[in-house]
Amino acid sequence: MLSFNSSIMYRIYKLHFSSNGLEAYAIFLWLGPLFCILIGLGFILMAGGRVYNDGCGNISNLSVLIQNQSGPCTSQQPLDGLFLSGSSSSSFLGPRSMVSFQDVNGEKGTGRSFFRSIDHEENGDDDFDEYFHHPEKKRRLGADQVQFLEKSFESDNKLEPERKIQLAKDLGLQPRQVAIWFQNRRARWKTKQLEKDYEALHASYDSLKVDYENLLKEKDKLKAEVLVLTEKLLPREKGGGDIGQTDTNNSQGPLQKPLVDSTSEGEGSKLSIVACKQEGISSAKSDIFDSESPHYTDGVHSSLLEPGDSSYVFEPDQSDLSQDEEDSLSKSLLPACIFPKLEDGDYSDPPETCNFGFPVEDHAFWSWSY
DNA sequence: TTGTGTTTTATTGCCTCC
DNA sequence: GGAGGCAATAAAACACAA
Repeated sequence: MLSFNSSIMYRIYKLHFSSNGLEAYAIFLWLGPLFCILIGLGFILMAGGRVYNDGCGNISNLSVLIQNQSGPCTSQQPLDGLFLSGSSSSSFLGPRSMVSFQDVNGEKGTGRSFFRSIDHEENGDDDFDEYFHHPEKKRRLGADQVQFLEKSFESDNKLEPERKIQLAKDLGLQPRQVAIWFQNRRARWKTKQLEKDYEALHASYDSLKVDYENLLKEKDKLKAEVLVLTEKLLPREKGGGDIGQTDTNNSQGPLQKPLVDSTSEGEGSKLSIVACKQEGISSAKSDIFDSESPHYTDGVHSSLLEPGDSSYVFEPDQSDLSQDEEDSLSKSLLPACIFPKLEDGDYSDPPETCNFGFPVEDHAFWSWSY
């Protein structure tokens, strides 16, 4: 489509239209079919023909002719007649309002555009230029008009036909201009909304990321504790039943204290692991470690990584420990007595004897809850 | 003054709804 | 099928640094 680039057109116009009408006519042809249809046809019929018929290559004669013909009106009016019928309304200015509604508000542009720069020149070339270019002008709405539209948009961003007509009347715009403004305004609003949503999501992501990193650190810390405890428990299992003496010699810290205590209590609590086996609840292991269960309850994970949680359904972190590590942990930490299950299917409180020698008081860490 | 980036106005083509 | 909305885009208007 023909692009009405102002600088190029101005150069061409200055170059050719200041010489003679023939070259001007050639330029008309060069400008292509759209120009011929929209501008050239009407222009030549109404005014341009006089120039050429009179043999007046000077375009200023054209405006003089039109002004003389049209009386004391502005030079815009003939084109109004071309592009608009019945534009006599005081507020609705038709094409004129479209191309120069800033004049309505008495505003004057501060830009340095080609059209503005020559609007107030007084030579004949620019008189022609007004006819030549005004339909192509695109001027911005005045501040008052924008403010009015903004308020209307705030009340409702959809535009009913009646409201559109009313706004157009009030603002001296074409209804289509109002519709376009609302359409573009909705697009801008949507863009802003997307930006806000993105920022909110980004903030949420950052927050979750911090939480996740903290959880990772916590997990590593707990994992290290598990390894330390595992290393302490392994020789105990290998050493047989004399756990109490071993712990008495090697234990340090609060977890080992109950072992010492249990040792001192005598036979009943000395060999808690063996006691578990004797209770005949080893079958519970197969119930708990059901490979088909989506949320298997790993005694190691649940009790160590979820301290104090009495209602866990722990999601196994497959990537955390390798299968070998988990197996070794299960074997070392989970003797046959873990997770006893009653006949009726209800889980009972963990037997105090099934605590690897740790007392019930350590539930905060060894949480045998179901 | 000029080049360049941004904003605003307007068009086009497609889609949906009545 | 016409009206209206929307996304993509063009182009004019504008702001601003060099």
